[in-house]
Amino acid sequence: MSKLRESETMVADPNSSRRPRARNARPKIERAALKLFVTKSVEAATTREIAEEAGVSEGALYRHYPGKDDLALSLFMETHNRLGRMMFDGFMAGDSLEDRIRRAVSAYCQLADEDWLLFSFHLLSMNKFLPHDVRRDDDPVTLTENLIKGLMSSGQIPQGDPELLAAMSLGVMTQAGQNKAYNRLPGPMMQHVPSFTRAILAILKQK
Amino acid sequence: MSKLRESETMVADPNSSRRPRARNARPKIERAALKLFVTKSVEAATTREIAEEAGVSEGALYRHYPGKDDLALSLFMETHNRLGRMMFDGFMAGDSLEDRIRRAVSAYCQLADEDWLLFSFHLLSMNKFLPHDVRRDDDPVTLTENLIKGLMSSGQIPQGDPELLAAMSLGVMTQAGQNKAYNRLPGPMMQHVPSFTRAILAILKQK
DNA sequence: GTCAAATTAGTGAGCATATACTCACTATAA
DNA sequence: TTATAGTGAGTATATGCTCACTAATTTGAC
Repeated sequence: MSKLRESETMVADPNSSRRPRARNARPKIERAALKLFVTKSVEAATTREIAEEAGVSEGALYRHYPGKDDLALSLFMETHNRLGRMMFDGFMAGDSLEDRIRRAVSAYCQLADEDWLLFSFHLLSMNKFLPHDVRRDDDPVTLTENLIKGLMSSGQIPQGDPELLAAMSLGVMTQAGQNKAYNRLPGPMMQHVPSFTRAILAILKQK
Repeated sequence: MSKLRESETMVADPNSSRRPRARNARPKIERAALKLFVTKSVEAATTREIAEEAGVSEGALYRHYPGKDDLALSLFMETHNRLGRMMFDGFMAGDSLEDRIRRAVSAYCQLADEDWLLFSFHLLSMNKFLPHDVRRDDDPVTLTENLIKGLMSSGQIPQGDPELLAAMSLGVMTQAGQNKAYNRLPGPMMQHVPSFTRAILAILKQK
């Protein structure tokens, strides 16, 4: 008995059906968000859904990110930068043209296989986060363009339109990635490295 | 004087600052919606914005479509079906392998240049509308796969993985389209038909 | 080591707002 | 006269985010 003072902010027994307090919420939130962002899109995924999927309260999200969009942008940019860096490093580490391309392609596929959820999120939300009309020197497309320009001026491949050649070369891999995201291309991306390499070489070498 | 009966649903002078009644709202709504869908995404574009951009009242949208999402889906599917049909017809009309590919590529680029807004909407919202795990026989990807299978069994190209080859072949064009959408590739798509054709031939013919 | 204070991290009911859609009304066309 | 197409204020609801509170962890004085 004695309901003494459930006054004012009365809460009916804090220990009853309260969620057990989560620990290390941040990575849980990130994985849950990725999953929902990929399956439903960033806009369609609600903060409540993300929290529920993560097994965490909604407020926890705001302890780590200013808001939903910042969470999404942060996850995207992390991958975007990493991808550009790894492809560039791979290219530079090679010794012949073919070896360079194979290494850049491998870096791309490795990232994809390493964390497919993160990678497919990146792939599927490019057009949301890459603002039209804006270029950065270190993004994958600009990087590829610059590498192609270098190959042209050193005479390793014929002259041509670097922007077009970069688009076609990357398209070989990105479209395969998209199709894998739609479950139209089973298995790891890595298995396609030889095909991608040959295709890109053929594109770059064509008169 | 005499404010006689501004009772109940009183509206202050219907003829004062009322929008002049629009005519032929449907196409206006469609173009406005496309514009906003491309620049802001379907989710971010509000029905109010669409109506304002179209110079039409919000209610008019619902006279022609059950809702915003239906409008978007309808615009998408129209283009999707048309694209599949035109590429298939182009391919079939050719006489040699190269001619067939060139015609299919031309069909794709022609559609893009004919109505770039509609086309880029289609390109940028693939992953929203093409449900994962579902295939249709007449969609561009499945169609391409089937054409490639045909080329293989008739011995016109070497054996290989049709799904992968279709992805790589289409990627050559789709990525170029994406880059054009980001203003990274100026000019009409048509000018790239020779490059696309050569690239795809090289991809398909590689051992 | 121990314990209290301070900091960090998680909770979830509640709020403010945005937005898809409705509907009674009206202008125009048939 | 009837049918069709357009209007826009109003509504119901969904959702991003706040905030007062609390559990857990770290710090540091002794």
